[in-house]
Amino acid sequence: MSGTATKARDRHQEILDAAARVITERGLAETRIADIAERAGVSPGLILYYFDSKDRLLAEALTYANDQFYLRMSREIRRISSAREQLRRLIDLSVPGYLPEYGRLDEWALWVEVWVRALRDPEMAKDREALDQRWRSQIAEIIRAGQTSGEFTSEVPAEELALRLACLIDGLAIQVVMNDPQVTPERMHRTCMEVAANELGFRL
Amino acid sequence: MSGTATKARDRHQEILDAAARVITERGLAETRIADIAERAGVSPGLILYYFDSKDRLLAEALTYANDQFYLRMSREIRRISSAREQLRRLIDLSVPGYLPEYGRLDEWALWVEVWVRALRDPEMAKDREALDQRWRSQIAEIIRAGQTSGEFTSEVPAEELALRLACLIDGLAIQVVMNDPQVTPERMHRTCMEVAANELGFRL
DNA sequence: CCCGAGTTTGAACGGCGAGTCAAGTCCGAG
DNA sequence: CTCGGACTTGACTCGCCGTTCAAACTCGGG
Repeated sequence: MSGTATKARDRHQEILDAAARVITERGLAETRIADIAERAGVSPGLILYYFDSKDRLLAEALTYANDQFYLRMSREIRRISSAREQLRRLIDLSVPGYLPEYGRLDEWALWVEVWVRALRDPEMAKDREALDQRWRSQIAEIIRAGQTSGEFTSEVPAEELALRLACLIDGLAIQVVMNDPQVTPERMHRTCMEVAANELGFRL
Repeated sequence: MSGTATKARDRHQEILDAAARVITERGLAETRIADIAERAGVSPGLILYYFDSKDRLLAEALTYANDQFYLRMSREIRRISSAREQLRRLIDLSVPGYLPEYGRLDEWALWVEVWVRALRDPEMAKDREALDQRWRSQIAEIIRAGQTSGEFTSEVPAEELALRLACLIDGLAIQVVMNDPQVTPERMHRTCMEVAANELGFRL
């Protein structure tokens, strides 16, 4: 019984995982069920045995992958005590291709796909909003922690600072993930750190 | 002779225009040739008489529309003398849905489509880079003008400030165009103005 | 008035890929 | 061992467009 459930859950995740990978490589529009099946090492029919439709699968895969990314980041940051170091780590992880070991799933490419889809799909829009909400809250929390510990100083409310930082990161990450030669990962990193230092009143 | 050329050019633009509109409404992925034809008031066959393929047409339509937007903004800003007012106007125009009269083509929705496509299509990537380059230069120029006129003060180079502002605007505009309840057009506008005032050393 | 090049039409074609299904295979329970 | 339900397969169907094309239309010049 639990054997069955476990196996089924694995398949489910395996397929979501395969889907996320294929989407990252080929883009949402060019992703075929056959591609996902091949990547997962199963037959095309099985994909539709576990998911009602290609569309639902793709939507689930997008939120799933972004969820994973958020959880990984969240876990890592919780281990750090200094708010300044937490913020630095958050920025490290946000710059596409900055940390060599994390080069795998290009989360930002998936984000762009989420945005496109969220423009028309209310379901996706809801998920996106929740995801972004968490992302900003994560940043806000770090800022608040730094404010109480005295590491950061600012008259601007933490929520507003978090919004500024989150959006700056978003905007810069787009340029980086697009391979804009003017916005290298290093430059994005430096810019984020400088703005943070400036807004939060600490020296680099 | 010029009659023919004029007519052909008109059709060309008419179709690009129709395409841009349909893409804005339905999204790149859901845009069919038949939709564009209907919107342009011609038969589907004619679309492929003027464009080699659907794909090329869509790519052209995206850059065409963004080009138009940039040119409109650029023209408007050139008429303003004060750098501070130029910057305010640039921000006004950048906030989706802030100015009621400009509510029509939601340029930012098209931008997201550009990004998705640029991730895989080198042609589109090149266009995107050029477009973004101009966008940042526009901002940088305003900043430099304000610095020489004494309206702005900052030790940070204009190019770097322009990057920060451009990316902040991008990131915020995404939230706004996604209808995030936490990021209203008004809030985006306020945030942009505050950051600009802060970074450029002027009072609101 | 008529010819022909440039336009415009819409019906027809063809390929592609999502979703279906009937037939297996696997595996645990009895 | 055997039965049955869950799981898996891959060939098939079916509808949807992108694209093609032959026929019609327009209109300016001769």
